[in-house]
Amino acid sequence: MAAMLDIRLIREQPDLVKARLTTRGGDDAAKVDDVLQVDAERRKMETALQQLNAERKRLSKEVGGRRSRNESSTELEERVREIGDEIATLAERTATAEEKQKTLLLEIANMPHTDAPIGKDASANPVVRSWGKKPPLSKVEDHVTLGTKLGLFDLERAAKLSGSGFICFTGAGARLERALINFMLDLHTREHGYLEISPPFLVRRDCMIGTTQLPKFEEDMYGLEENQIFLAPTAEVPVTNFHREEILTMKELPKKFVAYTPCFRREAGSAGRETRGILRVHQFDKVELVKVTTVEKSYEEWESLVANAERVLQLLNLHYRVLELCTGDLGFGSAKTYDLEVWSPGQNSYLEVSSCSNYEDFQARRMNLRYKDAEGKNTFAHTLNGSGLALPRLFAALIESGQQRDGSIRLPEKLQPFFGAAEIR
RNA sequence: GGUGAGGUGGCUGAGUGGUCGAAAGCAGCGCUUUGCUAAAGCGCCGUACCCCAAAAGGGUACCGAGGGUUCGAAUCCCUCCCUCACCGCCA
Repeated sequence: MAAMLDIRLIREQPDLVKARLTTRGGDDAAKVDDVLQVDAERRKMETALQQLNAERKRLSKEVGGRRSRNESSTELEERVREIGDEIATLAERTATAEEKQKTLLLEIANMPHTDAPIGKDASANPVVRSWGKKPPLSKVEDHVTLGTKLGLFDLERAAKLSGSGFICFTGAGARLERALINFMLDLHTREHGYLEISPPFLVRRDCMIGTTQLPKFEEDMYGLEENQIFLAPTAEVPVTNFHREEILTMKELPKKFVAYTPCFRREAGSAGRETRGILRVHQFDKVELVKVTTVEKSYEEWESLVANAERVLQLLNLHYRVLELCTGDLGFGSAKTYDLEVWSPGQNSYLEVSSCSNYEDFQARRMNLRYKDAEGKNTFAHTLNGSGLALPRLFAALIESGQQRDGSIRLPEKLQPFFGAAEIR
């Protein structure tokens, strides 16, 4: 049965599980008790059901034997038919209980890592480190003003095409978007050793469940219901699910993937402020890093994944800081997360451009992704992912940080070959 | 979109209503023989779940998925998914 937290762990150490879930806030701890109750009932029924099945199997063979000997078997057949009826009712009840247990399990969040800082919301996220300095600007325009003035994007016409919350890059803006994508893909493939993947953008329901977008967050996703297919909200979905239902060998781990895709999000409930410009939109480009690792190596790989994402900002010479998410702010499936926030002169604040999470075996359990460990046992892999990086906010920070007194934008040296010029004017 | 053929264990591939969790071969693991290699012989070799305090042991389910027929389904019927081939259409 697909699950998320290991039901055996829940059975054996319910108090531990509840205590760790409680650090998130919310009521997932209460769901643990519900699961335990359903689990106990389910197992009782399952045992009874198996005994009935065994009996039917035995008697049916006996029927076969008698028939081949031309002996009467009518009373036996009658008896088996009765057992069959019992099995049918019990099987139905067992299936219902199983379904209920699965539903509950799918909606319980992952346990935060024991080292994750305790806190109730984003204000309690500690800053782990920061890099670079805020650029010294005498006069600051924000990205909307800059971008509009220089013709880098056209938000009004984007709205005409698709409604609010969409970007239409134009001219040098479109070129800059493309340059950033290529710059990041080249960096991660050539210098950091990731395998580039160009996946489908539409994915099946199973995949969305695998990476935890469903069932809990369906209202945030664009779905084409008639086909039960969804627009991926992040490349994490198709890429992490790449090896779903597989058993990998230890020597092919870690798997390191990088993918550029557009990302589609309804952002339901976030209409209002904060939506000005290109900082929160329904469709945006992102370069995503994904790793599949062994249990032993996952935190080591997580740190290096974060370092790989940070490298983008360093090479672009953008000031940023690294936050660790506290338990109350941690995403549903994550055990531990670092956020990268780039400095935006125009917003006079930091913008999240990457969220790097270790899901441990939470996603792997859901997608049945395993590997043979050193003893040859099938073990759920650990999955990690992080943006490397998300484009619109990076774009905004980049043009704001590079703005010159004369209204032009100076591009970082490393990006110039990809863009084909040193500045935009 | 149409027509046809298929989906069986890590792989190949038998099996068309009962004793089949599934022949055989290959690959893998162990042992024996051998001066090494090669080869041969023998044995082992799926997953999940349940019972049991645990081990030992026992049991159930799984032959693409889900339903149905039957005393009994890998095997018969229905629906769906997927693969392959040809045709049509199309970036």
